[in-house]
Amino acid sequence: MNESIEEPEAPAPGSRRPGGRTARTRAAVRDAVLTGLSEHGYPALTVEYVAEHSGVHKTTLYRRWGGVEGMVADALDLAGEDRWSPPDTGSLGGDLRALAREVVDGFAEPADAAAPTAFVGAAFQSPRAAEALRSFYAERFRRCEEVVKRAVARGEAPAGADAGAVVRAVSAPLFLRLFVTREPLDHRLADQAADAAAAALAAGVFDRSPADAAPTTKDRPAADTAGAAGG
Amino acid sequence: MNESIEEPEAPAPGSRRPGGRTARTRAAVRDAVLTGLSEHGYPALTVEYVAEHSGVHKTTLYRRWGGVEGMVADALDLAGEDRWSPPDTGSLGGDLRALAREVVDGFAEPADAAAPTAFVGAAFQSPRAAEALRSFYAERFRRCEEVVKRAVARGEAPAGADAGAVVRAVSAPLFLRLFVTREPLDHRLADQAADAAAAALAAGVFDRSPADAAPTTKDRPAADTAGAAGG
DNA sequence: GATCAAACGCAACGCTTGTAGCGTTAGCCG
DNA sequence: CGGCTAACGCTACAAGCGTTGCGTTTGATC
Repeated sequence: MNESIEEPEAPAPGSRRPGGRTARTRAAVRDAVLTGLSEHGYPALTVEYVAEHSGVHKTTLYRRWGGVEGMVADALDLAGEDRWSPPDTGSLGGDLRALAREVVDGFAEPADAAAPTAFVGAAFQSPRAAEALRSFYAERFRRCEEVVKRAVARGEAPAGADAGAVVRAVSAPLFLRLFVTREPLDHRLADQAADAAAAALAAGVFDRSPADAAPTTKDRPAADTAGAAGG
Repeated sequence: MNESIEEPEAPAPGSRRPGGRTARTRAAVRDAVLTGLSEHGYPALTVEYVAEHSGVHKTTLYRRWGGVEGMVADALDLAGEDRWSPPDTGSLGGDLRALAREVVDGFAEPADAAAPTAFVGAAFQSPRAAEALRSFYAERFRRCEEVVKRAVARGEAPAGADAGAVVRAVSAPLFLRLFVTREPLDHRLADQAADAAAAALAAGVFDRSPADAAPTTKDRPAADTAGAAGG
């Protein structure tokens, strides 16, 4: 029947018709998805809702995106193509705190939190959305590593520090409360998360010096000699 | 036939008939839900699947649980009624590491990870499941605080430490990778998370001394004097 | 600007999901 | 042991979801 072998489902930016109606359709769908998520939440985001609010026919939505999860994943791909860059306050502590507060502020208003929350939730239902989310955060954390690299250049952090582990440590307690334990957030928790990561970094917990490939996962010489017993 | 009553269990919420068929029905549904989650995953867990595999009629499932999310939430409630208690290795560092490794091991096999992952995912779709998840982790972390309290009693940790923040800091990076960034886990990351929390605790980041109610969320005297600049 | 193929719109259909009415079963109690 | 009623099973149905076939529009190419 259809010999469209090249791409399984998602024409996306590599389509044979880069400009014109196809691009307009994609943008209209993306806007409708984000609007729907913000106003009604993910469970209420149905294909027919997007069809009605985007002016794109239901059939087209199923053909190009396969369903709601695909449209959410596509919107997530577009969201990752922004020009965001981490803050630069001049000090590691300030940068990490600003980073953490940016997360908290981004989820403060329910309307703002709906779309990002939906992205995370969609990943539980669709492998396509899961892959988009993984890719999004990999890029996002990669940009954040700049903060740690600057600190290393200033001598604020040890040279062998795992920058990715540091920035993940900062946001992890916030995401835990947002998506798992569902506890409220505030700036105090943001600062606490940033300070905790900074303290662990200073204590050498994030050093990947002895064995980068981590051959012995069972027991390390324990970096907590500088941590637990330090106080 | 099968009156394998393992334990009296809790009566169905709001039920006026604590024992008998109602309890059996609930147990059968719970088993079918867990089996379905482990074998086919959450997206494939439909009401009719549970009806077929539990022997309970579809109408009853909708009446008592309202849908899939309700059944998952109910299974989560039952899962929280176990007798789990945190490990006791004799030292704070050992306890936190054991705690972290327990999380990693619990999600190592896909079949074991399916149900807990589904619990988290269901919370994105149903307020009922979200509340059940919140309650589950509140109780779980409450038990974990014992680890920190023992450490305080031994003099390993400052007396004013926020035990809840510590145990959340331990598991947060692991849950981040499991549910958000979807990166692989290993024991090295578990130890790293435990050591980071221990280091931050030793540095005084988790002290809730000056103002417990956190009146000034904008700027604190900064506990990072011992953290970021401490090295 | 004529041609061709990709992408889209349209209407209709089958399937699954969720609900309602009603009869039946089973736990509880006198 | 016999009545009472909550809880469950059954059938049927309405609504929404996802798919299909075909005609139309649009953008690229010569």
